[in-house]
Amino acid sequence: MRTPRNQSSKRKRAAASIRDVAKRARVSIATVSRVVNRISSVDPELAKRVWKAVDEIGYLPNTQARALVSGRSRILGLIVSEITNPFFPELVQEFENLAVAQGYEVMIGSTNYDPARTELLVRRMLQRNVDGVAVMTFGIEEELVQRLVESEFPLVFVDAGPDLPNIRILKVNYEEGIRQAVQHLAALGHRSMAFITGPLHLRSAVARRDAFVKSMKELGLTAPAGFIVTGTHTMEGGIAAMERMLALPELPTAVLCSNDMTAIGVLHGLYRTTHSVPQEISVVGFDDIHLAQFMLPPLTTVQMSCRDLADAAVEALRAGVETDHRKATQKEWPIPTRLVVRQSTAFPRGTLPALVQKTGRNKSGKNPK
Amino acid sequence: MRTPRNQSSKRKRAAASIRDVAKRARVSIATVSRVVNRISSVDPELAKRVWKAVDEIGYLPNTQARALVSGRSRILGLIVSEITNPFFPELVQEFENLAVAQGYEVMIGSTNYDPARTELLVRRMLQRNVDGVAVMTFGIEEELVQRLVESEFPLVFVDAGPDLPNIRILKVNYEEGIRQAVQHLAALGHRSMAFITGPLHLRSAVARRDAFVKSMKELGLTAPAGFIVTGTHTMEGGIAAMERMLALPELPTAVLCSNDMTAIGVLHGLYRTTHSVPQEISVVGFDDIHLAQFMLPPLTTVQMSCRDLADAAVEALRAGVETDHRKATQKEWPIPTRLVVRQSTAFPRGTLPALVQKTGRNKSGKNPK
DNA sequence: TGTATTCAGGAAAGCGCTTTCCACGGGCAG
DNA sequence: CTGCCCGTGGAAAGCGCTTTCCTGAATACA
Repeated sequence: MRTPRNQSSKRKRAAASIRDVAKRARVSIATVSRVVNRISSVDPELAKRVWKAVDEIGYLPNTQARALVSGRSRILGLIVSEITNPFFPELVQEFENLAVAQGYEVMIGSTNYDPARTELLVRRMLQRNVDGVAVMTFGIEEELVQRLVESEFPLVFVDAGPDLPNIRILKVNYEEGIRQAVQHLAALGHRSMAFITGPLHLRSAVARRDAFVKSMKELGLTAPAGFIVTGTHTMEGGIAAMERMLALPELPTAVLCSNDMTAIGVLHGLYRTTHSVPQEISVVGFDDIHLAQFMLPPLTTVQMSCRDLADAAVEALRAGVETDHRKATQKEWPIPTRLVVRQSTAFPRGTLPALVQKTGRNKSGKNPK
Repeated sequence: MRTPRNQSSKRKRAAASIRDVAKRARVSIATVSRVVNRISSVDPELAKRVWKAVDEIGYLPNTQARALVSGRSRILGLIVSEITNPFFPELVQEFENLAVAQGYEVMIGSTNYDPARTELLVRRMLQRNVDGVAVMTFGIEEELVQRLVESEFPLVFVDAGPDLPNIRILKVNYEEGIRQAVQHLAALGHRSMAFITGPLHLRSAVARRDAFVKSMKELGLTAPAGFIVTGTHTMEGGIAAMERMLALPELPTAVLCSNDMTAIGVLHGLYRTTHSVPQEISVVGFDDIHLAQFMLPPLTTVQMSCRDLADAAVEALRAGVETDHRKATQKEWPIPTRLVVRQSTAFPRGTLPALVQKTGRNKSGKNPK
C-alpha cells in the first residue's frame, strides 16, 4: 500500500480520483465533492471549472468509497427463488426499471431453493450494506429471515413475514383470481375440477391451493381425493402430476395449476397422451407470464402482475429507506389478481357436444373447413 | 461524521466492525484481518479467540471497505441484452454458479437494447471497480465498448471484439449447428427452406443468417427472395415474420429461426392459421432453451449450450483477473453448436404423402405402420 | 554467553470519498 | 469606523478495512 499508485503492481490503470479533479480545477476536494453531489453554495464559476475537469479526465466517483463514508449504498436487494422460472425475470425487469429510475442499483440473487445459497446471498447483501431488500421467493425461507430481520434493514416480504417495524408485506389476493377461475369453469359447465399445487413448503403454493378448495366449496363442489396433486412449479412437475392424474379411474374435465410453468407442463403431458385441450380437458394457469398467451392453445390463467408487485416492492422499500425511521405509514400492500380468459378453457365434453366439436383450435371459432 | 456511532442519526443499528472484534478478542485489528483472511503466521490460540469473537458478535467484513483498500472488488460483471428472453436467465444462472464457486460475486445488467441504459450500466460497473466484465449481448453495442475497453478491465466478448490484450473472445461456431440443421432438413426431403433472422444490428443474427445461406449453397440450394425474413428474436417477431411469409404466393416447407423465441412465435402463428407442424411446415429453432422441448410439438433446434458459454466466460475472465498481466495464453475460446432433433421437423408433405399422414403428433414418429 | 536470524503481531498509513468545522472576506447596520 | 452576520470554500477527520513496517521475543548458531 505504500507503493505510489503509478508504479503499483496493479494491473489496471488507476482511475481518476477526486484529488485529480481538484488539482486540475484548482479547488479543494471538498469543493469537487460539493459540485458533483449538487450541494448548493458553490460559486457557479468554480462549479463550471470543476465540471470541465471532471469531463476532461473522465472522473467517476468511486461507489465503494462513497458508500463507505456515507453509510448508504443506494443498492436495493432483490431475492428471488429461481431466475430460470420466466416469472422472475419479468419481475426482475420491472423491479430494476423502477429502482433505476429512482437512482438505485439492484443486487439480484436467486436462492435456487438452497438454504446454503440463501445464507450466502443474505450475507453478501448484509456485507454490501444494501439500503433494503425485497424477498420475493413467495415462501419465506426461515433461515434467511433471521439475519436479515435482525439487521433492521427495510425489508419487503410477500404474503407474510414477521411483524416488525422495518418490515412491509405484499399481500397477494390469491382468492380473488382463483375464485374467478373456478367460477369461470363452473359457468362453462365444469363440475369435476382438479388442482396441481406447487411445492407445499411454499406459503404461496398452499395459499393458492386453499383458495381453490375454498372457491369450490363456495359453489358446493368438492375436489375428490386424487384431484389435488402436488407439483413443483416447473414444467417437469406439471407433466409428472398430469401423468399421475391420467392414471386415475376418472378424469377431471378441468385442471387448474398453481403456476403457468406447471400449466405448460400439463399442456405438454396432455399433448403427449393425445388428449386435446380444451376439448377434452380445460387447463388454467397462474401468474400470466408473457409466454402464456403464446402457448398452444393460448393459456387461460390468473394474472398476478409483476408490475404491481415490483411497484409495491420498490415503493415500500423506498418508504422504509427514505422516510426517517419506521414510523412509516403503510405496513401491508395489497396485490390484486384476476382471471385472463384465453383458449385453454371451454365447455366440458358432453355438456354441449355439438358445440364442442366446433369450438376448437381456431381462436375465433371460425368455420373449420 | 463527527457524531459517535451509537447516537448517530442513522436508521440502522451499526454493524459490528473489525475494531469490535479486535477489542473483544484482545488483539489488534491487524491480527483480526489476518485471521479472517486466513493469512498464515497467526498463533492458533489467538486465531481461535478471534473466531470466537467473530461468531459472538456476528461480524461480517464490510465489502466496500475491503474493496476500497485492496483495489479488488471480487465482482464479475455480466451484461446481457434482455433478461426476459429465457435464454439469458439460463446463461445468468450458469455464470453465477460458476462465479460463486470461484468466490466471485456477479453483477448482472441488461441493456434492453437501450444505449442510455447500456451507458449507465457500464458506468456503474466501472464505478464499482469490477474485476472483469463479460459482455454477452451477442452483438456489441459500440458505445459500451469504448469506456469499458479503455478501462483495461479483463473483458469477454462474444463473436467479435477489439483486438486488445485485455480482451477475450468467445467464438461461437454458428455454422456447425446450422449446417447440421439444413442437412437434416435436406435429408428429410426439404428443398424449400426459409429463414427468420434476428435483428440485423446484432452481429450474431447476421452470422446465423449467413451460416444458413452458406449451408444452403453447399447443398446447391438457394432461398428465394422473401424466404429470408427479418425478425426480432421475440415471439411477437416470430408471429409477424410468419404472417409475412404466409402472404407469399408459395410457402417454404421448412422454416429455420434465428432463435427459439422466434420459433415459438412461428409455432404460434402457424397454429393460429391452422397450419400443422411438422406435417405442413417443419420448424427449427436456435439456442435450445429449456422451454424448447416442452413446446407443441417439441422443437427441433440448434443447441448453443449456456453451460459452455458460461464456462468459457468465467474461465477467460478468471484468467484475465488472476494471472498477472495480459500476457495470458488463450485469446479465443471456441463454442460449439449442434442440432437437437425433436418433433417439429418431418418429411415435407408431398414427398412421402402416405407417410406424412401418419407421422404426426406421436412423439416417437417411429415406424408408421 | 553473545550475536544473528526468524517470526508473530501491533502501530499506522491510507484506499477515495463525505461532511463537519472553521477561517476568511465582504456587506451591512450601528 | 467598528462590530457582526453570512456565505463560501479549505483543512481535516474518519468510514472499515488491508498491508507495510517495525519491534520485541524466541530460537539457532558460534
